[in-house]
Amino acid sequence: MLFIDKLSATPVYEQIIDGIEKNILLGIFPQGSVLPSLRELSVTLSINPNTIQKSYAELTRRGIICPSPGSGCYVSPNAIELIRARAMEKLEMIRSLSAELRLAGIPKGDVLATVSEVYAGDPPEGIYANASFNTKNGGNNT
Amino acid sequence: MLFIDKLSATPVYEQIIDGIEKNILLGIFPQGSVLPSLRELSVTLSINPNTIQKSYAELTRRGIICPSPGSGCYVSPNAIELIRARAMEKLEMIRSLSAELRLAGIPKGDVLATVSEVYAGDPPEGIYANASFNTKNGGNNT
Amino acid sequence: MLFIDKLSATPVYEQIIDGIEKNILLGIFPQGSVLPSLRELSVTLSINPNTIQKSYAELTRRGIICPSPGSGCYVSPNAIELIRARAMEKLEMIRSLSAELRLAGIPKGDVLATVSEVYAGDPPEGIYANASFNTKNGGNNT
Amino acid sequence: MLFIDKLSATPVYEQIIDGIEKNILLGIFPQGSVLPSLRELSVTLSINPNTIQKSYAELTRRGIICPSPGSGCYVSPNAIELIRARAMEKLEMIRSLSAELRLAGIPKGDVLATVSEVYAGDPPEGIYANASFNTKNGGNNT
DNA sequence: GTGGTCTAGACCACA
DNA sequence: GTGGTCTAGACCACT
Repeated sequence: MLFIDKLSATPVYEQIIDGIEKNILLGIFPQGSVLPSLRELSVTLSINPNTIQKSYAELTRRGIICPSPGSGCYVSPNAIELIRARAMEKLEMIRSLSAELRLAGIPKGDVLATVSEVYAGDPPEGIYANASFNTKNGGNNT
Repeated sequence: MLFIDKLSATPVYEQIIDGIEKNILLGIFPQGSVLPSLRELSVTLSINPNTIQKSYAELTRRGIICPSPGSGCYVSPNAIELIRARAMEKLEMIRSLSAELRLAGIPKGDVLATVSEVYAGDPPEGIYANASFNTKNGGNNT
Repeated sequence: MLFIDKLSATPVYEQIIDGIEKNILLGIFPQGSVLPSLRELSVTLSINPNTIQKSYAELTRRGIICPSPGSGCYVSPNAIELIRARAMEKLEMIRSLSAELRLAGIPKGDVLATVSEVYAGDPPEGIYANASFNTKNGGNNT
Repeated sequence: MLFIDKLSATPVYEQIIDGIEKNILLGIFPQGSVLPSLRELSVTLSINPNTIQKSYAELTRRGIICPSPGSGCYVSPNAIELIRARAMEKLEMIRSLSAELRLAGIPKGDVLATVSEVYAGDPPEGIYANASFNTKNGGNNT
């Protein structure tokens, strides 16, 4: 379910966070379900439990998961909502990147085309049936 | 000409690089012109000369400026072209951000609108008024 | 009889220990009487039986209660005496805390006043009204 | 200046925090001065730099020190005030401990005597000239 | 040289 | 078994 690239520039613990959020969005880890335990993930990904713990701690801080010591970590009931809220920050990053591209003379069409490409094709796991682009909730479950 | 936020998360030396590139694109530092000296910038921005030096070194590495020992640093004749080439990396960043936004269920329209806003100028509303393309790119050639 | 705050920083099993000791001191669980069974407490407080067991084990280790397999746990005849002996540790904690407060420049009077408040009852004001010593200590002997 | 007991139950990083705060209160690290660097302390105390870093991070969070990457960590101008503010929490700890002692039948006089002992004698480094106990700022500098 | 981050191993408290 | 903490080593970004 999670693919980690230990050689990547983005830290492992961040990849785990992203991966788990992605899985929650895809419904692989539905809201309310139990996440794999620290040690289980640690073995599966062959990563130090502490690194997993760091990821879980951050997800906890974001309110996306709620650990219950002794019984496991649960996906928060409003996890998807919270993840989506954070996504707005990424929109702002796109805004500032666009501003730089505009300044560099990259035509507007190039940027729009890039965005459209993403939304048009290559669905992450062939799950999406994106007939209409206005799907308010992409890979939402239930 | 340069605004540095020492408290920003992006390192100072990177802010300097970005700022100089922006000034070159805007024609404030035209190609072939001479840049402020290390000491001058150091005093103006009240930043450690070493930090300025690091920025200049990186710009030199990119071929955007050419230091001429004894007479200062000059903006390379093909600086804008080089900067524009690097801009493509930012397009890729937009691509991956878009993918995440799509996964989070952010509608395609929101992303396109954000990009269009930037290119239209900075109108807080009036989304998608991209009929005219008044790309105001400073020292643009080709 | 016992109030447990599962969200508290102090572990649940410790809250149980403290609570039981307090009840013994108050005479609610008199020396020689039988304590609630593991299962009973487990249900009443809706806490894992293992956790209750851990508390009982520690109280047994301290000699404060004596489990009688098959018929329950009894409050030791010298329970109060034992609890009082352990209380001296708390005096030492007060000593070290006082040392830190003194170093921080908190006046001696503030500390003495705080202690006196507690012993006087719980008067929110009227500090230092410790003329009379109505020590209301539950199951006190000697 | 700092004495660390690696075998103590209180974690090393916390001992460092306490030690530094104590030194600030004693005027050994005056407000505005530079603290020993991470590596310097690391060598002096033969403790992993990361552990020191954890202590410094917490002190930073409390606003007691302000790190300036590349030039060192400085004692905040209002460090003593902040430390003193936190000391009030310890007063509350004394309050609850006193309540337990009272319940256990420890006479009020014993507790008051303990507090008085601390304020009366054994000044940490023989610095205090505590003629009057109402010294609002115990080991305050300048 | 400075402070800060990432990953890790051993250990603990808890259910 | 669970999650969480403490200490540590290697490394990075910055001045």
